[in-house]
Amino acid sequence: MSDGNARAPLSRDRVLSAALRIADVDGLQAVTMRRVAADLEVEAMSLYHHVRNKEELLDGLVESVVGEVLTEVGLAEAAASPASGDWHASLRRRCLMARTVMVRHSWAPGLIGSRPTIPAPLYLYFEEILAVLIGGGFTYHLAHQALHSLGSMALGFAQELFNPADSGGQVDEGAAEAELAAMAERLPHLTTMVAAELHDHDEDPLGWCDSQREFEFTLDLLLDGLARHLQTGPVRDRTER
Amino acid sequence: MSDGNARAPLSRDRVLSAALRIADVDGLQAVTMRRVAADLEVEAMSLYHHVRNKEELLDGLVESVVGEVLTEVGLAEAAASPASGDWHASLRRRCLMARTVMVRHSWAPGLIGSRPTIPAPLYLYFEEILAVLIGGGFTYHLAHQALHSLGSMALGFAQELFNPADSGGQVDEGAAEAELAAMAERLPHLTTMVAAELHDHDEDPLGWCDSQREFEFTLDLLLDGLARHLQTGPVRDRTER
DNA sequence: ACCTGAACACCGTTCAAGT
DNA sequence: ACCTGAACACCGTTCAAGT
Repeated sequence: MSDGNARAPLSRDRVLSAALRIADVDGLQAVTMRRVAADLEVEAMSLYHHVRNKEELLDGLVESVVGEVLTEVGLAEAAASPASGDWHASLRRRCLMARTVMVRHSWAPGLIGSRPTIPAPLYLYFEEILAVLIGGGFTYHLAHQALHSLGSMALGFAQELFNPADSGGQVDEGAAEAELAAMAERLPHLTTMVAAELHDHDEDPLGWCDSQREFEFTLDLLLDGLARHLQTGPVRDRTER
Repeated sequence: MSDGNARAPLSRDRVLSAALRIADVDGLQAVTMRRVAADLEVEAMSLYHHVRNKEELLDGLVESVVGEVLTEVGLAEAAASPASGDWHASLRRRCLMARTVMVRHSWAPGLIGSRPTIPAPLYLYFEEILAVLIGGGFTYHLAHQALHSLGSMALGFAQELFNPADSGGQVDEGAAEAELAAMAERLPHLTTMVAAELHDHDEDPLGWCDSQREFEFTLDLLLDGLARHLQTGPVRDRTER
C-alpha cells in the first residue's frame, strides 16, 4: 500500500494492457480513448503522448494478442516430445493453441482481419509454421499454399491473411527489395518462399500470390476430404491411422 | 427528364441500396446515417421512418448481399448440367460463385461475421447446400460437419457461422421449439439436421454443436489433405482424377 | 403520414496552456 | 517532458415541430 495509487507513470504498455482488459470485459466497441484514459485515471489527451492515435492503439492491441499466441505456442511446443520431425502433430498443436488464445480474446480475429496492415509479429508466427512445414518435407510452393489454407485455422477463424489490396495495387519495387533484405535474417523461410514463388512467376510477377488460386486449393482440400469421409465412413480414432 | 428529381419517395429499399453503393465505393466506415441521407438528398432523420436504427440498416445491408449470393448461385446452378447428382461439382460452383459476390462487396464478410444475429436469408442459403449434401449421400451428421468446414469458403472467408455465444448462453426451450416449427416448412433439411443432432446428444443437449469439435474436424480435413499432397505430389489436372 | 431543425450525449483529435 | 482543459468536427439518436 505504499505506491498503489495514481503514482505509476503512464506508458505505452500500461495504455495497451488497459485497452486489452476493456476489450476482453466489455467488447471492442467499448475501447474508446476516453474510456481507456478513465480506467487509467487520466485524461483522454494524455494517451496521445504514448500512442500516435487510435489506429496505433488498435495495432498495439493486435500485436499483444499475436504475441500471446507466440509465447503460448512456444511453451506448448517446448513441452511436447522434443524435436520430433512430425509436422502434422506440431501444426495441429499450434492451431489448437492459437484457437484457445483467440477464444480468450474473441474480438481479436475480427480486428486482425479488419486491420489495413499486417501486424509485424504475425510474420514471426508464420515463419515458425513455415519452418515446421519445410522441415516436414514440403516444397516452398506447397508450403505457401498450406499457409493460406491453414491461415484461418491458425488464427481461430480470421479473414484472409495477405489481404486482397496487395494483389491489385501497384508495388514500389525498391521499397519491396529493401523490405525483403531486412526480413531475410529474422524470417529466412518466408524470404526464401517469396523468392521462390516470385522466380516461378517472373513472367507474371503479380500472379505469385493469386488469392483465387489459393481459395480453390483450400476448397478442393476440403471437398476431397469430405469425399473420402463419404466413401470410408467416419474415422473412429485418430491414433489408429 | 420528367421525374428524375427529388420526387421519388423514400423507401427502405432506396435507403438500403444507397447504403450499399456507399459501402462499395467508399468503404463500410463511410456508411453513416448522415452520409446515406445526403446521397438521397434528404435529412438524416428522415431515414428513421424506414429503418429503426443503424443496426437495422446494417442488417439490411447483410441481407442484400446474401440475397445477391442466393440469386447468383441459383442462376449458375440453373445454367449448369441439369440435375446431375454430382454434389462435389455443385458445391464447388456454389462456393466459387459466393466468392465472386463477396469480392464485389469486400466489406461484407467482415460485417456478416461481426453481426450479433445470423441474417435470415443465410439459413436459406445453407438449406440449399445441405440439400446438395444430403442428395449426394451424406448423413445429416457428416453434412453438419461439412457445413461448418465449408462455412468460411461458402461466404468468401467469414467468421464462424453459428456464433460462439450460442453454445454458452442459456436456451429458452419453448421459444426454440416454436422457432423450429416455423422453420420446418421452408427449411426442411436444416430442421431435420438439427433434430437428428439433438437426438444423438440428448444426454448432453448443449454439446450438439461443439465448436471445438467442428474446429478440429476442419483442421484434420486440411492437415490430412496436405499430407496426401505431400505423398503423391501435386495433382496436375483436376479432370483426370 | 412523412420530413425537418435544433438539441443531446457521445466520438477522435488539435491546440494552447499549464506544471 | 508530460499532462490538461477547452474547443472542433464529427457520430447516432430523440423530440417537438412543421407540412
